[in-house]
Amino acid sequence: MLKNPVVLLDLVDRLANLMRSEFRRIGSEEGLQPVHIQALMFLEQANRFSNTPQALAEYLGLTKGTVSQSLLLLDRRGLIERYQDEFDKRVVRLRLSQLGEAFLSESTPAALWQTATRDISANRVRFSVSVLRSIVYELQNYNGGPPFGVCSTCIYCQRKSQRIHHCTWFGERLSGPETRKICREQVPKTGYLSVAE
Amino acid sequence: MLKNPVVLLDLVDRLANLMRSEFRRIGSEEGLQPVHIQALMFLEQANRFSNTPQALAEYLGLTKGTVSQSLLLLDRRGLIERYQDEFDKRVVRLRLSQLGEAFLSESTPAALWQTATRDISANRVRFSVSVLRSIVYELQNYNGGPPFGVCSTCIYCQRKSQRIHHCTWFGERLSGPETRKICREQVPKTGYLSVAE
DNA sequence: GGGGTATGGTATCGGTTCGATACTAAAAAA
DNA sequence: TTTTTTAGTATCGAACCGATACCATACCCC
Repeated sequence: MLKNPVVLLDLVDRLANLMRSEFRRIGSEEGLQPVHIQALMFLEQANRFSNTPQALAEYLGLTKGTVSQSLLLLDRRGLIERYQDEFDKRVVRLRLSQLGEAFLSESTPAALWQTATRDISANRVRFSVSVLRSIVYELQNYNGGPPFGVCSTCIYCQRKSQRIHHCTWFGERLSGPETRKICREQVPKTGYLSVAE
Repeated sequence: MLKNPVVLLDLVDRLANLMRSEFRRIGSEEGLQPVHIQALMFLEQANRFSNTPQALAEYLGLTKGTVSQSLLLLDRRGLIERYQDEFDKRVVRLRLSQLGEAFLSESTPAALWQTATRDISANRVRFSVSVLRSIVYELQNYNGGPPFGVCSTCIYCQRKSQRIHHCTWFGERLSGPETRKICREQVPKTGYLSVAE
């Protein structure tokens, strides 16, 4: 038997290449590159602690200088908005503009992926997610970068009541929808790293 | 619950980005780009029906012109060898040179991945492989490109005896090791697309 | 056969990405 | 206050990458 972990790496690479082609196809209509699509998708999902150029750079595995250029382009096209952080004036906050949101909802970069996965049971998807998530966690352990996981599966995320959550890392209240976004400081609960087989 | 297929896409993208950074790190010592590492890894695994520039282009999701340039560079560096096909003189065959093999075995681009996955059980890896494989298969169905799977899991691969296999697509004999390589014409057996849960 | 078409590969061009470096401004530390 | 660290930007050059054009070989059809 071929060493399975390498096969898995191969599949991940290939899936990424296929989606990269898809993103290129989608972006070409607007003159956007695959990396721009990825950036927009990240901003769609990043929570309010993670919507900065630095976080995006770490997420994409690129240097901040490189990402800065891409953001400049997205800003010129009116797809994102940049504004200064309220407390730390060095920090730039990013969000999708109306145009950016409209672009994403019209071009739906994940549509092909949705189609390709529609016949896979929720259980199988969930299982694979847990496996890949643990690999991401390990990889970034050796890499030094932040893990970027969903807020609600984080050890710092505590449920206070039906609708109120609390992040003990940032010490701030979170709404329900917020806990479903991606956070750069996320540390996954062990239950989400090793799901029973 | 956040829509899980999209989470899966996110993880795949992120894993690919992490490995891309790793490939960049590894390649920088030799002045190679991530795409060159990917090409070398592909050539290490491609079987004798799939070791052409065209196949590599489809595998990477790039145009043949683009890939031709990368191959030129790898050839100049002495990492690969190019030779004419015996029967179809338009076709160029590719293989790793001794130097190329040495480079891969020394730099071991997959080492980090191996480390990150060492604590994941073979069963969980196998399960995830089957899920991702079916997504690749679906994606390329809509994309038109070849699927690129492992020969031994192909409907055209028939076992004749202990050591002899036969490909009913190309109509040629295959050795045991050959059936563990990657083929562009692979059509997965259904058993490898939907594994029981 | 022979002419048209399809296919695999290369060459060249220009636009874009990307890392490296240097720089500014703000925050944190000493 | 001075020094150091951190977030972000600007600039430059190398490389990727797609588009187009082109060549050689193979295939098809009359």
